[in-house]
Amino acid sequence: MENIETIRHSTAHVMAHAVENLFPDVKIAIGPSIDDGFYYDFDKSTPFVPEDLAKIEKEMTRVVKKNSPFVRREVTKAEAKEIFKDQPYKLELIRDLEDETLTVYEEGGFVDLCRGPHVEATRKVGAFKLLSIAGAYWRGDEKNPMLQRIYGTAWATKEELEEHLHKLEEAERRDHRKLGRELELYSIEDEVGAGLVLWHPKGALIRKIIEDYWRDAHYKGGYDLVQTPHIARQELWVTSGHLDFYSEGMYGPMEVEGQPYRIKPMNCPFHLAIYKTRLRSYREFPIRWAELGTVYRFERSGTLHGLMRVRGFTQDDAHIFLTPDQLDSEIERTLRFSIEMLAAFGFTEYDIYLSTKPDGKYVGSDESWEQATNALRTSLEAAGLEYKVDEGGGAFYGPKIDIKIKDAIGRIWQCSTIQVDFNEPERFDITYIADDGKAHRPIMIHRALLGSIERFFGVLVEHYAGAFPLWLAPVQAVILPIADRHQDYAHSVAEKLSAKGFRVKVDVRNEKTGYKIREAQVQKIPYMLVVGDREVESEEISVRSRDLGDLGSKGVDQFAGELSTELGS
RNA sequence: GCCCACGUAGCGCAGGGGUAGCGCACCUCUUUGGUAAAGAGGAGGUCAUGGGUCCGAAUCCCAUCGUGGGCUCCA
Repeated sequence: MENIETIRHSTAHVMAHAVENLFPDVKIAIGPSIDDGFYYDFDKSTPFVPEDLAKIEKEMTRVVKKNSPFVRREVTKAEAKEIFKDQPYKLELIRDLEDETLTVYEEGGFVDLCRGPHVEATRKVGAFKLLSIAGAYWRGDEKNPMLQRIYGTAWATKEELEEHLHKLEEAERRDHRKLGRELELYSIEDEVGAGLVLWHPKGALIRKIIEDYWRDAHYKGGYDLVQTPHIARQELWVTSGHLDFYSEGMYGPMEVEGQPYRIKPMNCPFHLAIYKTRLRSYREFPIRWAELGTVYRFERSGTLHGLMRVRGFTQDDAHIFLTPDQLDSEIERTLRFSIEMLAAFGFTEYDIYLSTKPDGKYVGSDESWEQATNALRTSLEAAGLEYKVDEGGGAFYGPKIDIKIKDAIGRIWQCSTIQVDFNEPERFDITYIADDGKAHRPIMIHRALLGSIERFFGVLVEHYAGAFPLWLAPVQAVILPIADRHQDYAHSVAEKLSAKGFRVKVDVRNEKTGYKIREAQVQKIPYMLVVGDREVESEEISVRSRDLGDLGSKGVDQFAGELSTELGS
């Protein structure tokens, strides 16, 4: 069995071959294998149109059927330049390669500069499908020309391809933008502005539940809650340095009584301002200040995406001030808290990254970087968490740990981040009095567990496909009277359940039960309680579960008890 | 921001140089129906916005705004 990456990369060659056959004027750039498939970048005078994909696929099938062998050849740089004399992108690659001997692969007359390996012959490529046409900068640099990229997916067998395509459909079904509209959770409107979220009643209710849980967990977890304004004098951002290194992410100044003010893109300067309101002692450390802080960042229009990337969002932020010797235990504590919080929302699989000192510009001494990085590393190990190291991936102000969660269909989302900051304590010149009676500089940690409420909410919607667990469901049960004469009883059931703290609604519309049930299922309401003559008579309710169907009839108190059990309360 | 595509009723979509249609949703009436869609009728759109071409623009052109797939960037 061929290696899947080899198959995908070979399929990329076959595609480029097919494209060249169909469009002789194209210049070819690069075509690697990627997760689930491959792509190839082309420079073509006119854009590809969607119908081209089918044509190219057909031509690819023809290339495959010829079963031409992939032939590897070693050539000198000079020979390579001759072979690719009409391919400017290949020439650029050749120029930049350091080796004197290069390899090319040839298949049925199509030659590509390539390290290989490849499948034996074209028939050995597996099942493939072209998916989309997109723009991509040559070598990923926005100063370079924009090429046209064709994405495809490729698998060893037809069954795997089908399975993958099915997964793509499933992802589409779960899309939080589609579900957000269907379930009336939120919307983003032209007349309000791109990347600015309107939370509708049900979405806002879920958000409140998330936030309440978060605040309680933080308060119990040793944090104090703070709250800070949305704008501040521009001076504050000069002090923090954001105006220097983050100005492209900030909205322009607004004038208030002759003073320039800015909308906040971060919460930290405010927390530092609170810190500075009085002298701090090591005895009160670690100080943990948490805030659901709404920030506004200028994100380029092309990067906006539903709730995942917006211009106004609420960070579940906190800043921790501590002494150097508290670093290890505090990071470990924060990590555990983070994992716990994610688990509470149903996420138990994650990828963890430790990002170390960047190569270029950075602040802080090498010793503090080393100490902090070691603290992050030992905490990860103490907590028994596996992690990968992103060498040089840290911010200029300090190393960090990122946690990316895996959702129900295996997709990865960046959520938690724990960052050490050597920059801002310095800039704000904050100190604490240690046991030696002298002023020392504290260490500061920024951390967000969910990342942003907006993104996390979007991930939650997709993770649960809109069918939120009982504790998060905006409506936990809907009562469905069969005929008008059952409405009084329906309302009495609703009152009983509401009094016990459950979120219930009565569907009094003049519709048949089947219709109401369908609608409740579509709205993904966990429980439907049907009441008709039988239930009025027996003083019970007929319970239907969103997931399990008809559960038969029972008393209201019994049902309430079962709900409480399910909620774990 | 960049490349390509798209923007028609609340939603999903047809149509396409001679001032608009379908399904669902909505409203009214009939119906009071037992676990995923009862029946009939009605209302609703200056075809994203602003310019231009044309006797005439929703349709063609330009710009702007927005959306989608990507690139770059990132919570």
